Amino acid sequence: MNTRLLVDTVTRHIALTTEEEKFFAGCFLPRNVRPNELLEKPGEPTQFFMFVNTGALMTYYTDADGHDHVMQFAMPGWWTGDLSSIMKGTESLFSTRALAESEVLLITHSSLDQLLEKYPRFERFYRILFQNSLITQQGRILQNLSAPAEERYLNFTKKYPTLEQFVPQKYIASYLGITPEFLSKIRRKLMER
Amino acid sequence: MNTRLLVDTVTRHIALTTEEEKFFAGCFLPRNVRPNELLEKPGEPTQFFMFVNTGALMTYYTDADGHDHVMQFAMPGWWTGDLSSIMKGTESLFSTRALAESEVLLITHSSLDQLLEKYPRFERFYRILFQNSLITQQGRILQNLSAPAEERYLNFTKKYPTLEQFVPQKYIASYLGITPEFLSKIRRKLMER
DNA sequence: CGTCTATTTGAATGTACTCAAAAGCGGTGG
DNA sequence: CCACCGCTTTTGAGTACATTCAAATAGACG
Repeated sequence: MNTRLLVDTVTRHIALTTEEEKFFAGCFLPRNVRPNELLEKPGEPTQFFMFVNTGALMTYYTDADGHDHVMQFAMPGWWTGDLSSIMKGTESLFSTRALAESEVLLITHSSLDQLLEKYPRFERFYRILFQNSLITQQGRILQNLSAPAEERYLNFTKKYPTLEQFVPQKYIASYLGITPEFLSKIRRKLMER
Repeated sequence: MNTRLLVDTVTRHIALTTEEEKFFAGCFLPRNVRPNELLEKPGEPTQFFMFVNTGALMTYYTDADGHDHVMQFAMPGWWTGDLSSIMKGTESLFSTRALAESEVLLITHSSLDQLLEKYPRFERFYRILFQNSLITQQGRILQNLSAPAEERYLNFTKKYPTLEQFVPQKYIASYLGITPEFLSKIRRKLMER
């Protein structure tokens, strides 16, 4: 599988020697998945940190009542996975599902450890990656606290215009923290204007 | 000001030489604040990443209607600040306020840059710090999506038992995404059992 | 074309909010 | 030391935003 996008997202932040680049790319397992296929299930032992090369994924939590709650979507160039279980080796809380035919690159906890051990320069890359995710998530928390559903939906479509093509409405509703029925009503109201 | 706690939180994750330790501690500006004093205001140019040595802080967003929304509390050993504005040099969106008499250690964006430049080993520390924050925030988002207010409140008191002593209820309500009136009603209902 | 799932629609319900007023609490000054 | 002031918390009534449930419609896929 092509690792160009992967390497590019890294070299946007840190310079790499050919050797580092090779070793890095070698840490990943390529995997192709079909729409709806699961890359990760709750309770499974083997966890990966996942990089999307093509396609689209979503990572979600299934609660005691069987309702899904979308934590994250992932488009090409984005990372996803249950960070907590990857890093602590605990069982995954989340599922990760392909929303479309996708090419994904997987790295295990131990591969990541070895990479950071051998080439500590990657610490910087992951520091920046996590830092940016943190900023994004802060924005999401802020919206959940301060904005009503309609406004959250409008911001979502503005921030991620490409996602609506891949993602069924019910998952967008879930990401926004509302029911699919209510999202449908919000959309109708917006259309009528 | 004593930098023992600061250095300890770092050496829990990475080993430091005496020289690194000294340089690191030297990057920080000590500051004492009284209850209610603001360490950071929205729109201000100079941004710090803040480490709490003693006392307690909170970082919050004030929306267009003048309502505050608490992003984060910070107890001794914790970090806070508007990461986005610190790292990108943009104006702060948040305010940070002392909840009690506090000793705080401040590092500017440029100091942090210099530190990471000179001793890249600190990249690892901040990678782990941000990684853990990310995990914590994922948990918070999950709760906002899946749990009703009463459950969120119970989880909050279980997770941060010490915070209730420092933090007025209205700020806990704000952190949970509900009004102070409604939190009061939840508490009464819980007492009656 | 038929089946399965997603979306829409409407009615009834519930969770949480707004507004207003009373009660509690803490600090400060006389 | 107590009285007063300001702010937080409580309480209640009315309201709004969002949910649940059920049924109809629309879309996607084999």
